[in-house]
Amino acid sequence: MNISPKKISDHQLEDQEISINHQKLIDATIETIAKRGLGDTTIAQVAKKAMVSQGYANFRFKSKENLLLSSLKFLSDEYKNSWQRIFEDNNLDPVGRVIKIIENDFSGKIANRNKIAVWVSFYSEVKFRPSYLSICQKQDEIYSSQMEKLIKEVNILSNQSFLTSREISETYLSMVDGLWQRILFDPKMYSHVFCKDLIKKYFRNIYADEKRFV
Amino acid sequence: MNISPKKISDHQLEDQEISINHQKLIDATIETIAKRGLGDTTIAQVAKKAMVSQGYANFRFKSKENLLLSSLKFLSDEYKNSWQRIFEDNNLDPVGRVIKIIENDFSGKIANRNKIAVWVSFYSEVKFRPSYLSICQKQDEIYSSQMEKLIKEVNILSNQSFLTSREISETYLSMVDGLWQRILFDPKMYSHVFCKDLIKKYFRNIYADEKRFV
DNA sequence: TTTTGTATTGAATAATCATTCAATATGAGT
DNA sequence: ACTCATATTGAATGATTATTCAATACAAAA
Repeated sequence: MNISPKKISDHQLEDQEISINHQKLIDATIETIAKRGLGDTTIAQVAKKAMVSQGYANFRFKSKENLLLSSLKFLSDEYKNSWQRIFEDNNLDPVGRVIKIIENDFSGKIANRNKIAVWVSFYSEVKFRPSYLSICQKQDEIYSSQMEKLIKEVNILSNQSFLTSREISETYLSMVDGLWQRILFDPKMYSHVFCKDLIKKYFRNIYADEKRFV
Repeated sequence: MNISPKKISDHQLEDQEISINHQKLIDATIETIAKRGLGDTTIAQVAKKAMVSQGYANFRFKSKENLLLSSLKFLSDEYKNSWQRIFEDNNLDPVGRVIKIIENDFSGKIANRNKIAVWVSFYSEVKFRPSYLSICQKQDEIYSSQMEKLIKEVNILSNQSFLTSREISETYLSMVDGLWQRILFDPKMYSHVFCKDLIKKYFRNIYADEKRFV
């Protein structure tokens, strides 16, 4: 039996698998939302940017709604992968992990103005589209609980007991959301360095002995 | 010369003055955005809710864009008035003022899910509509600088010098934005009490001697 | 009552856009 | 070379919606 590699054409891929065009359309959707806003994003523009016909974009995703949903899912997974890698990295101690988390949340890949514009566009529809809400919420719940567990470890190691791990992680998460939003308004003032330093200073204040929070 | 009060009909009002219909339309716009989202808000729906004809809504505000802008301006002014009253209240000492500010930011009038949904809708368009940006930004700049000055007073009174007033006020402002956004996702978990307590705990940690941060 | 200027209506218009689908291209298997 | 299944096109369709405007209601003044 010949097991040499065969060329696989698109039509042989299952629905769940990702074809070139599938990903091209998702990328184009994100770029279009970032450039023009969710309200002014049309299938025609996305298709043009992805260099496929308008009809094809609709055919491939069944509906515009579904294309948007898939794009949100993609963004959401991209973010999740980035922080999951940090939680799974066994070479890190708790404080080192917190620092990596902060750096990830304000890395160029995650916290750039285009991506934030897309996130906020979807956030703004969360109240009216349960499907958006469930994607955003499920991810956030896991992140929250992982974060709280991590802070609990740091609390124990540093004998910090005035603030609970829940309080510290909720403060962290709300600050991140707030700072992202502010990056959208004024990216110059809210530079990545500014945001990271602000958050590190917060931790430095709590864990006075821990010199790694710069 | 007769100076007895005259009935003033709408057409005698200047552009800048507010007629009944003007405000009815703005209220209806905010309600419609809160219920259906900015993208699904049509002049027809707003006009229906305000109980005027569709043509009139357009005539009165010249364009949909202008109606939306006026509604954002209204929300923005409402918020500004609420915190300006606190900054101008001479009966308050610095810590009392901070507490009032926190309570205002999470009062039912300001931090309810409908209003937040409207805010976030506009935020999400800020990158694409400079007119939205300038309304939001101008307001925020004043609030920021007032807040920083206030924190500086508290820092001095309490001999706190590790965190600068800028750092504390920026942390506060980003937490408020982040928590508002989270209220949108999960209003049960992020209750007003939860949000206020979280923020007060932040201040309590900084100003350990100040018993008023509950 | 009649006139006159403004307020308000609601139907018509024109533009935009998601969706459909018949037609065509592509490329693997025979 | 031919067949056949799938991929892709792009023009047509129908729905939605902001905007316009001629027609009407209204209310104050004469």
